[in-house]
Amino acid sequence: MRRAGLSRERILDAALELVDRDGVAALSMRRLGKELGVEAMTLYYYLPNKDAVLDGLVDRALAGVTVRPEGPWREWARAFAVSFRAALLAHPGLLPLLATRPVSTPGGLLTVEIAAGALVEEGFSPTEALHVITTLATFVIGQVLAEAGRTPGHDQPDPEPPVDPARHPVLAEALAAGLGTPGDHEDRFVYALDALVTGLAPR
Amino acid sequence: MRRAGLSRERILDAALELVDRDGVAALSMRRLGKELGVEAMTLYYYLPNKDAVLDGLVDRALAGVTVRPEGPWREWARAFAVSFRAALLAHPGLLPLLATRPVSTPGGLLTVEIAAGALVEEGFSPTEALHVITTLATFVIGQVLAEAGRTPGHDQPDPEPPVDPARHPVLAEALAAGLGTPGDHEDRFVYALDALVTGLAPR
DNA sequence: CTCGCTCTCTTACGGTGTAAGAACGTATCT
DNA sequence: AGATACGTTCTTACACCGTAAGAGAGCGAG
Repeated sequence: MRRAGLSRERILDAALELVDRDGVAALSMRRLGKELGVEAMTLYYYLPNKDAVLDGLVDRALAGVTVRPEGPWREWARAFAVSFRAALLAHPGLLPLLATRPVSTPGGLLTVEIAAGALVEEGFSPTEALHVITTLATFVIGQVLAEAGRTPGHDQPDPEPPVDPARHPVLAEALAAGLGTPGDHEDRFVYALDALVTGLAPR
Repeated sequence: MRRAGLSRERILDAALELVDRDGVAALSMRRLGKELGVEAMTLYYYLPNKDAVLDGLVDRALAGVTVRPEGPWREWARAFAVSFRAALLAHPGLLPLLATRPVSTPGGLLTVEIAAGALVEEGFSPTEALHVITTLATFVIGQVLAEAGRTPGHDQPDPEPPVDPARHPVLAEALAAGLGTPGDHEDRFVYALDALVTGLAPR
């Protein structure tokens, strides 16, 4: 019964690696234990339950997302959205989790407070400021869901849904023009982000 | 061994009711069978597997969402977003599913094609048109996720995350002003939707 | 009556999260 | 050195999950 040198951090490391590799559906306590050379129940010494593992992963994925409110607000707001998107795309397997868990970590709240404070100085009311932030965050989540979408296991590369050019001419033409390619996702994101940020303003 | 008078439709009815009541996490084949007075395996006569049940539910939830491209495009686009949001809010328990499954039903594709065609006549390129549609759809999904959010079981009413007014003055003020109330969600939605639609334009 | 078809059930397998508590390895104290 | 305590890991067990395989019940048609 060798000591395995475990810790919450090491467990989350392995869990993140597992999720990145095989998707969130493949994350089970037994499987995670095996990855660490340990029985499933051992993990419960470090984490109260599986939800705590998932929460830890979400936390970790969002850890690097911050906001630096300097200069014109539209600019740093855009920068925030871009870095948020990058963080989400770094671990697509976590998306289903990220999308359905509200922001409630201390770090997340702090980021929100900082951004909201800066927006208030730009003339937004506190309520409006939070609307802007929530809008930006959910906008990014929605975009990335469409981009990396699919379901948990990021499996099927592309079963090519039957897009019949006769039935769907516009759709077919756009697909032929490269819709759905990586560069296209980037394009759409900045296109839509510009549109959104341009439209946002204090009232 | 009485005939239970089942059908794919009746099963989906029961499944939707179950999900609306107890959340998607509570939907299991055995449980669904019990709801219909039948053993779990019986359901497999009508549906090939559980995923088919989930797909059926998503289909059903989105069945009523259509687009009527008449008049100024910004107006019918807004109307589409509003009706899409209403459809999502009608079955919040399905949100985790709706968010992670791409639109691939025949009806969904047709709606997309119609809207894209109308946008092309407004001067958008086919690619741009699909960008607009995807952006609108994901925007709505993101907004509703934030609105009805939480996790599967729509359980805990509000554990009140510790918003310390000293640490988060702006956040606290906005909360005091009614942030998070139903009316507020509506406000934010139209606020953000206006901003987005205003910013969208052919290039 | 019997065949055949439609529908439902039984049984079984390998998976899941996790509660309870036993057993091991090591450090410390006498 | 031996005993004790503690931190860590494992074993066992339970209730649940999705579903493969096939047996059986009920019914209408020949």
